[in-house]
Amino acid sequence: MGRSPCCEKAHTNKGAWTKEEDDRLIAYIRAHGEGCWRSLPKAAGLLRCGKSCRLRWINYLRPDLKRGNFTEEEDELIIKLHSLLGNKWSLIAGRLPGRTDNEIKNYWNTHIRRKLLSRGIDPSTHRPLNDTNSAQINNNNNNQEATTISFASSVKQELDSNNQKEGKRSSGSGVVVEVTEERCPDLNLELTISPPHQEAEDNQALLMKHNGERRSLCFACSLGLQNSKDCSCGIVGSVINGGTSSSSGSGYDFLGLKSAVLDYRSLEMK
DNA sequence: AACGGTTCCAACCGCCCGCTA
DNA sequence: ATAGCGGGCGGTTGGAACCGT
Repeated sequence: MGRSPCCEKAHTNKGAWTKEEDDRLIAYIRAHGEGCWRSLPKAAGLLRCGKSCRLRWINYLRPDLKRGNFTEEEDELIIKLHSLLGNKWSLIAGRLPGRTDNEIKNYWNTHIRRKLLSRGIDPSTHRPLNDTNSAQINNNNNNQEATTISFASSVKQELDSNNQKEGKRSSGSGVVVEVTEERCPDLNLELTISPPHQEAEDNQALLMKHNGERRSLCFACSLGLQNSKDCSCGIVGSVINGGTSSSSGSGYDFLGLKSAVLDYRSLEMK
């Protein structure tokens, strides 16, 4: 079908934003909130395309943005999430508070790609550059990974089932769960279910129930990497894997799969 | 200081998807 | 069922900043 242009190109500014334009955009959004980007430029007195305003706000002006260098932990998380999700930058950004999809995309292309190449890893497949035995390598996974893979398969079946019921496509913006089975077995699949703050609250409640006291989660656990080597608190994984919520058999209700329809779109935080 | 090559990232572009009439 | 619209996404680009000679 034909499409009208998103804005009147002839009368819009392009290129770098001026301080005055930034101020106008910030003032307008503070007063009226986000949304209706097409009409925003006119209402705010900006000679900009609505899309351009949205990008400027989301990628640069938003007050909750975290500026500055990426930490080593963020690096590793991005690599793990990329191995799971591929170039779904918005989904990856959803797991990194204060980071934007554009920022992560740029960082990936400029730093992490090179970092992985220097490690001898193909950035697109996350496998060794000269790897010809990945299947064999996968067969050597430990028991924990096997459990996770089994669980991932369960999730995938559930998703497929739901998608079939609803007549939905299994690709497109949806997360491809089977990738997890092969590439990133230690990444908590809960990341596909709920927003981070909710997850953190749930984990905290779980800890309090288990220990009878309030304890803080380490950075890795707060990001859903309970099985990661980066986990410094070392308690959530033990609770989840050995306690109230087994990841095998019928015990994966901690993800809400028994009681709720899984919704890929809940990944999208923005 | 001047120059050329490289890196980095803000911004743009075109396409896709969901919603609505 | 279909067309149109608005919003969002991933890929790409242009130019500023940086670096080495």
